[in-house]
Amino acid sequence: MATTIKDVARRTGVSHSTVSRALRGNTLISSETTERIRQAAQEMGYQPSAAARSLKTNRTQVLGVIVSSIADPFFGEILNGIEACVQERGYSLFIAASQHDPVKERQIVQTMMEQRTDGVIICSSSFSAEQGRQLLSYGFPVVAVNHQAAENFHYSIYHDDVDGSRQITQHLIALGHRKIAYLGNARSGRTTMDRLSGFTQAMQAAGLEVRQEYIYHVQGGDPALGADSVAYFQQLAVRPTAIVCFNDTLAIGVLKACNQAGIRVPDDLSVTGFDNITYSAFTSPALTTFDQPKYSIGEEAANLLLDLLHTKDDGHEEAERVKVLQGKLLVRASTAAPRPDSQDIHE
Amino acid sequence: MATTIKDVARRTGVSHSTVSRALRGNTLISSETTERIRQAAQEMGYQPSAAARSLKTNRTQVLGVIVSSIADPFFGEILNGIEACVQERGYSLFIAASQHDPVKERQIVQTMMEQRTDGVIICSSSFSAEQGRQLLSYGFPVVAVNHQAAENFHYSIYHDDVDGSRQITQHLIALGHRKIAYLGNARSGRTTMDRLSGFTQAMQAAGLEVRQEYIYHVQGGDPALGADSVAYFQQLAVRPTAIVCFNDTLAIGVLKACNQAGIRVPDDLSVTGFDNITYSAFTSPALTTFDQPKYSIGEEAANLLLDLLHTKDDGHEEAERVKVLQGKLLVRASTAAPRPDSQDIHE
DNA sequence: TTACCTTTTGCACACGTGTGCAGAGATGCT
DNA sequence: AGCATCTCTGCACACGTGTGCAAAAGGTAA
Repeated sequence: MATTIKDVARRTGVSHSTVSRALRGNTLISSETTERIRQAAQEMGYQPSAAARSLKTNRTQVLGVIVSSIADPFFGEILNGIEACVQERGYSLFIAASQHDPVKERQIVQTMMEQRTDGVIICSSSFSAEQGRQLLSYGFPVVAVNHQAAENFHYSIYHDDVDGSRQITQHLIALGHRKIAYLGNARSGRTTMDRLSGFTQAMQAAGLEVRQEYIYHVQGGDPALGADSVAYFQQLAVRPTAIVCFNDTLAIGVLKACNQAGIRVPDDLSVTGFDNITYSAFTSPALTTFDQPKYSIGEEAANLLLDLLHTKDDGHEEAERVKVLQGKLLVRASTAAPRPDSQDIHE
Repeated sequence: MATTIKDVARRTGVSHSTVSRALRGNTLISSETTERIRQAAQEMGYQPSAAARSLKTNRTQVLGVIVSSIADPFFGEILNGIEACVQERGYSLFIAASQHDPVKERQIVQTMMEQRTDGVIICSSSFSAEQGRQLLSYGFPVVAVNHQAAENFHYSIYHDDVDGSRQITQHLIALGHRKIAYLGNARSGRTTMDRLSGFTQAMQAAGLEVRQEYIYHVQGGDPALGADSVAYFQQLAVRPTAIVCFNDTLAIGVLKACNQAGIRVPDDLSVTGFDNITYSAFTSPALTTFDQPKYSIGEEAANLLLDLLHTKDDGHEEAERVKVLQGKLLVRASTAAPRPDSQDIHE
């Protein structure tokens, strides 16, 4: 059994309330007593019980974070941003992975409720809107990150995917590409639609046609699915000279398949990614991508949530807050001008 | 304020103790009352408070996990294994990243203690032995995963790094390589030493010389550091024909640098990784590596810890338990026979 | 009816911490 | 001395849940 506040009280010959006040720095207690108690607590290795404290104060100093997968380096970097921020402000994290599984999502929400997390950050873009409402209805402050059902959450942090995708596409157009394809991830809802939207906008602004068969969606974001998609694009009568991939992991798969199929990147085909995960800089050729400020997104989300918690006590200002962060185009080696002899389309 | 057990009691016209028993499935309560209470609790959206419960029961149903970095896909897969296992058995995870930072390590240990985590899994191989002892001295059941200071922990899960590295090296020797270098990560202590040891054993068993300058250590596991190391090996008077890298991330960096320097892999140089992270299959060429069963390691660690928690109550059997898991050699495309014209060494 | 047993429920306390309030002691002022 | 004021500490209760024990309710037998 761990040493309690009462053990410290007994040892120092005071009441447990005095110990409580002394350790919390209450000025009511004389500085000599405070020092004596601090000393004893230190020696006895006393650690306050978070459970007892939060039972009394109704605050846990813990934030819940829901991601779809812990192993995904994309979420990893967001988590790093969140953690750095909350730790600095004295909070800890309760992390759960939903794995796109509705059953797990229910369990996670229940666990968060039982743990009485002070707030929740939802990083899983596909996290069920119903479960999100569940959390809100229980009074949890919730901050959504890149969530597809934007309308459900008052507080959220987004990356400007439309703009990013537009910039990526414009870059390819500027290089001279006209037959550009989009490879999406059907599972990521709003995110893939936004990126498709930016793609379409850039194409139309340049007066270029968006061919039906150049829009292709796969059921996930694994490199393996990206690799598979190359076969699809290759069997088209008129092949694209560039592929805008939904994210880096898909692009990595595309690069791999091209390499195996003897398609030279960027000579025969330009490929772009999105997100700028660590490994995108180490592919061959290095991936041209859009740097989504993952770490900052994590920080902003955590800051927003913590601010929310601290203002809530004062007056309850229900101002809706949505922050959109801008990323940066990163031109590396997987994009180049199309070959001059590449067959062109005029109709 | 969340609804409490007393609210449910008031609503159903019974005492809070009856509600507590009914919801816990105590057979003392008649089945009709139990059903009526269950119904009401459901309707009112009652969720028991984990804090109050654990204050009373002295169990939190939460396990702490300490990793060095959340963003590292290697730990991500271990975490997946741990999570799948504990969730099935009704536990949740409290995850913290030490980032190789002693200050953070202290904070993490303190947080775990305050949270009264039922047990702790240390995945960070470099986690300070002193902090580990701290946890043990407070009575925490601790399971160490691939920890460098094996002697400090009674309960641990290890991957057989010596054997893995031996197999990797034997594979290269079988291909005809004789000038083989080892690229280590100085920060990972025991792990890098074990892999170096396996390397040395294989070399000596084949009667091959281990040249001093072929053993090179960098200060971390980033791809960038792997890339930097290529310059070192290139300036050697007698260059190696193969490099055994400490892990996949370093190897990915090496591949990248080779690509940029015009060194063809595997024609001019064979490169091997270790761990088999997802991206190692998607490099060009695909990386020959050693598949460490990360998911299983996570599962085994979680199972060991949970078993520990459940037997501890009965009789306290202090049997030391160490489990060593075997991996599997994965030959892909980054290794091949050395070029016949490659200068040989005879002395 | 009383006595006794079984089933079901409530009382009361405990877990470890925080805090309003009262009270003890010290000090200063008239 | 008497009183007010200030500083410091302890009492007692609360947070939400679990549980030993007593007791109420209901049933059966004499």
